[in-house]
Amino acid sequence: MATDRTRAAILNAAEQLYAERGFSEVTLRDIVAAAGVNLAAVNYHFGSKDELIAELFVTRSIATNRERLNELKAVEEAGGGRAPIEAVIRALVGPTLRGCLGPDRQRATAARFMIRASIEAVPPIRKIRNREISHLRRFAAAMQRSLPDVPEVDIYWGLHFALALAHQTIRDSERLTKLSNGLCDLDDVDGIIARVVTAASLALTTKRAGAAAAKAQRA
Amino acid sequence: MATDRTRAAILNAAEQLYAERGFSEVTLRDIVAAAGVNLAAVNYHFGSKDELIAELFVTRSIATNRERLNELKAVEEAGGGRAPIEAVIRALVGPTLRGCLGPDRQRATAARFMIRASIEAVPPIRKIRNREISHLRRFAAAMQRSLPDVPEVDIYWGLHFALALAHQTIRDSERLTKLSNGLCDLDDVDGIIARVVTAASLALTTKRAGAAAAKAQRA
DNA sequence: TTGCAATTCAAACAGTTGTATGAAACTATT
DNA sequence: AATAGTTTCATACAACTGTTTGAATTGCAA
Repeated sequence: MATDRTRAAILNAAEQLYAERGFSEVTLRDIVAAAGVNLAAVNYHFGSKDELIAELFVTRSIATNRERLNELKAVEEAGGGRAPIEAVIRALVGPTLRGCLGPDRQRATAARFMIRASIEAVPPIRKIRNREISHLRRFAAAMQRSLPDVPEVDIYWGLHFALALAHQTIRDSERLTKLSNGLCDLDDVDGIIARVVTAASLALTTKRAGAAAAKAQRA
Repeated sequence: MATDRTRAAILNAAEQLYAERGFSEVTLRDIVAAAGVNLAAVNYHFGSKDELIAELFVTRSIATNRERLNELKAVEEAGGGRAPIEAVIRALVGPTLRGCLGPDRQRATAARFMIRASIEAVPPIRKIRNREISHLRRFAAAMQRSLPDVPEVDIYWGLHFALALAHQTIRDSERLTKLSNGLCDLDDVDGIIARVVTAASLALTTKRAGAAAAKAQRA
């Protein structure tokens, strides 16, 4: 059907443009020009610009979450219901990092679109994003299973830190390259994932010493 | 002079609105309404909307950098030219974290404006932001002095991670609160700084073990 | 007070945005 | 081949954007 071709062309063009420039910098006319369709097509097929963004976000959100949960399930089953904390964190940050920094262009567009969505918080997305909380809770639970002795509050901080490292690395990769004069290799995806996972795990497992140091610092 | 009062009112209103809603969501009419001045005042006093943003950014950028460097200088002098890595990192992330999460409302506005600026990368700011690279290099150098045995590339990653943790904690504080059901106390600024500093320092000082683990993970 | 510059103001400008319309083109069933 | 339903298209629309204009007002020096 010609209908689906137009829809798909719009979705592709919109996702790519949004991923590249951000939501506020892309107009409907940019999208339809890139997609090679008529201006009215967006409203005809999606109702409005916001609904287009929402559909894009929901689709990608589901895909990312499934990818993460599959990886989590795999490592937990391999460990008899309890995976090493490094594996849990890798399941959390791996898909996004691989997506954004890896060689697969289509995957990169999708992943970068999600990064934009988490940054710009445009109205149509803000309403839906609460769903992600419950998704993250499943990872918090898995992390707690990995580290039964770590207090719950530290689990949340660890989860937050892991996402922070992954996220910001994608967003600021350009600055890191400049700052380090190219010393930090942003193409070594596995190396980056390893760095993020290690740093986040360390913050969690060295927590007792860390908490003590924290108290000392406060004094 | 009445002139300066109008200028100041515009700057205040603009900074606050930008900090709250982001650049793309605030119009000149919003700003002049909040400032209680005429629409044409912005163009009269600043030339254009972009120049207003640029002036705001430059002013705040200078203030933040000075605050950081003062703290760095203090701890390095106290240690005879070489400060503990925790102190260096605290000088880097402390001012912004204290500014954004602390009780001082005016400071919070300023700090949050800078966060927005680092996120949205609107054209007038993008041109100026390169200056920050050289500022960060001074911290990289200080960190290298603190940890002479750590390879340069790891220093950059550590610096990047420290900023990532601080930054994202400010940006995503709402989600962290929701996710943890309020367990993570975002009002405990010193505690948060301690967590960020500890996590970033750990990633740097445990690097040799970390690098080994990273290689193992890749296999 | 008078005169001049600086500042404020209401109004309008040109450009862009998302959306709506109605005619045209197409598709598929009869 | 004729018709009904779907999809495309050029075009127009109203709302909003940053900016400009020229007259009114203000503040201050002579």
